[in-house]
Amino acid sequence: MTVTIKDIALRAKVSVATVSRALNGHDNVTPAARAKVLKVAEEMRYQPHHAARSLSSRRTHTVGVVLPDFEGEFFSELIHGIEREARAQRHQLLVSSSHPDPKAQQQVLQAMRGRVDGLLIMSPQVDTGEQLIEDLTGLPTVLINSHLSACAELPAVNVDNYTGARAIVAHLVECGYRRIAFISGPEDNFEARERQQAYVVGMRELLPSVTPWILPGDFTVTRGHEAGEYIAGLAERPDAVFAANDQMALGCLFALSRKGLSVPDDIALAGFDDIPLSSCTWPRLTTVSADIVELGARAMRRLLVPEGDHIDLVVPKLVIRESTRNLQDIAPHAIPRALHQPAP
Amino acid sequence: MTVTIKDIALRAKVSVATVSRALNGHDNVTPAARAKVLKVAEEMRYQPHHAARSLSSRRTHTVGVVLPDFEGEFFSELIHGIEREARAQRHQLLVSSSHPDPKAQQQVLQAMRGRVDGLLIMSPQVDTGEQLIEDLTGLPTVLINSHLSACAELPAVNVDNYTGARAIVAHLVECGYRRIAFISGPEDNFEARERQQAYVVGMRELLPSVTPWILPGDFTVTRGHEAGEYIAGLAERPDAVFAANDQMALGCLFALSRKGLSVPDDIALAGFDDIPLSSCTWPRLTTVSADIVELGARAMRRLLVPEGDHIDLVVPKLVIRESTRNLQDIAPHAIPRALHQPAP
DNA sequence: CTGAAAGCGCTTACAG
DNA sequence: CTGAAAGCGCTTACAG
Repeated sequence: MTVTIKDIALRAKVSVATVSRALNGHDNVTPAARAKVLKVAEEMRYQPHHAARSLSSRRTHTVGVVLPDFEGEFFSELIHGIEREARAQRHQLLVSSSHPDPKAQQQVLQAMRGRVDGLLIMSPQVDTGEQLIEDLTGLPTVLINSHLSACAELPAVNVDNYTGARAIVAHLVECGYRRIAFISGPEDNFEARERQQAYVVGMRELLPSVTPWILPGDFTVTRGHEAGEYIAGLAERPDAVFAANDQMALGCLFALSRKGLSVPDDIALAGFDDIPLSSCTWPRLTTVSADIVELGARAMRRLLVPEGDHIDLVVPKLVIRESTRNLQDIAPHAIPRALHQPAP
Repeated sequence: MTVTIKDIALRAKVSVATVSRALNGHDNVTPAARAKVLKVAEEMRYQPHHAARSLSSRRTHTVGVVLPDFEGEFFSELIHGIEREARAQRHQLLVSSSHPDPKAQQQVLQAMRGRVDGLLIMSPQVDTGEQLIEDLTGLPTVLINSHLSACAELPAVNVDNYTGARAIVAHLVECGYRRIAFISGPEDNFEARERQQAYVVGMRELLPSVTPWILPGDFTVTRGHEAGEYIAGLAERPDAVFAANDQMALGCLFALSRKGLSVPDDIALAGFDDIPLSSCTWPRLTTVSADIVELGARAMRRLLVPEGDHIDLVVPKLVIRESTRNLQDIAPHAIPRALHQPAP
């Protein structure tokens, strides 16, 4: 029923070796033989069987992608970049979300053996280090935004969270904000920690008299929304909020708007990641941009054409938009909001 | 270097057949032999080679997923549901985005042969019918939200776009809106067409005196934003806008807010899909919800435990939130916005 | 319950 | 340039 190279060989009156060579574009085949084989293959609607091919050639043309999650625009963007590059290089993608449980993670990686030529792993959990590396079994691997303490010998592509977050803090301070609060990411997330540390250190250095103010978060819109509601209800609110990622910043923005607070007039807001939505909201979100699509594509490229085991540190750039503003500027919208409102 | 069942057989002093059987949990192995094999496998850190396994067993435990795109929350949700179910059934996912070009699509499907046990395909393009089915080569397939004219014999899971969109129109009319505009999806998208048709027919039936009013769109936030800007600049604006999906509705919402228009006081807004963000914005978006995660999971289940070739029509349910309101209600926010503003 | 052997569909030295 | 043959790592009737 399914046609194999043997069937083609029979019909084209050549050996399977010749069929294989012709199909794979090797040059040690006469044009006539090649043409014949190609014609027959076409006629018989031949389709190569990849499991067989990879068993004998030891190549799968497939890359395993292990992400912590598929939710949120960050991952859409990342997969998009990875996929684009994979397609360009004629590779396929075997994807998996990596459950936090180390044992589950091991299973995921194990299940990829013999199916992939290499691995792209994003594992920002703090404690995955040694465990992870144990399971890698010699497959070429590129880490993305992963906790590296124990994996320093693997090539990696990382966003420079520290520098990025620091830039946000500096920007807020330069604008004249003082009571700057931070909505944190998940506790066990390495990127969240880096961003938080940059916030704390930045505050200490740039505003030594102000105590850092950290609200718990978890990178989700919902949690950002909760934080925003909390902030709105405060008697003494922060004058600026830095959310550890854009998703939370957006949630926070919506909550503040809901409570009648204006961004940036009543409170400034900044995020991290520059997901596509952030440039469409009202107001547009000030954030830090690392080009997530390109990040994924770059990791894929490094996997396919290895260039050593160094860490690519991508420094994200500050994108100043409408959710923050310079308090020095005398502009119409700088007039306190109350003045716009009718007397009771 | 890489350890095979042969190595285990040698060390455990049994045949490869016994190793295979023990490892696969067949019951025709003595407990002693099984224990021995398992122990040795553990010691040698054996990991099965899946290409070999699937070549001989004719099963891959992998499902191919072909989506038109990875962008936007809709696809995050869908993949999430598919992945959850795949994991539960111990299957892997080979994903691909399907370029609109039929030839590229053929390549994608071809590349999956011999690597997957079945296919999950979402192909809402209008013209993919026959071409698609030609390439399927007998692999079990479940279609998701796909144009079915030529593929009626394949099992499918579809959102009932018509009923859903119709519910939105009815809701807007019941609220008392009359000048209801529609932001359409991509022209060649089958789902977009169904929603648009429901809008047109709904308008004709429920508001025969009002001419349908269609603004071009493409399902992206950006395009929704453009539509919103356009609407805001109109001398005679619609009193309600129905966007063919939530992404555009959100873009439109942000554009309207930017122009100082209030939703729903100045203009009502509704979408389609109920992506997670829609319940967080200010105002929260009235939309129609089909539980996208469950949609993906259901398609996966149907692939793994076939139940005929019928079409599962998922009727989405109306979710009334804050972006629409009943014009009859005398509520504080029903007072025209101008009254809230200070005299010039 | 166990093993020897064939076979899954392909690739690739090896001879010619 | 071409073909016969071995082999990739596994599964599975078939005998015993």
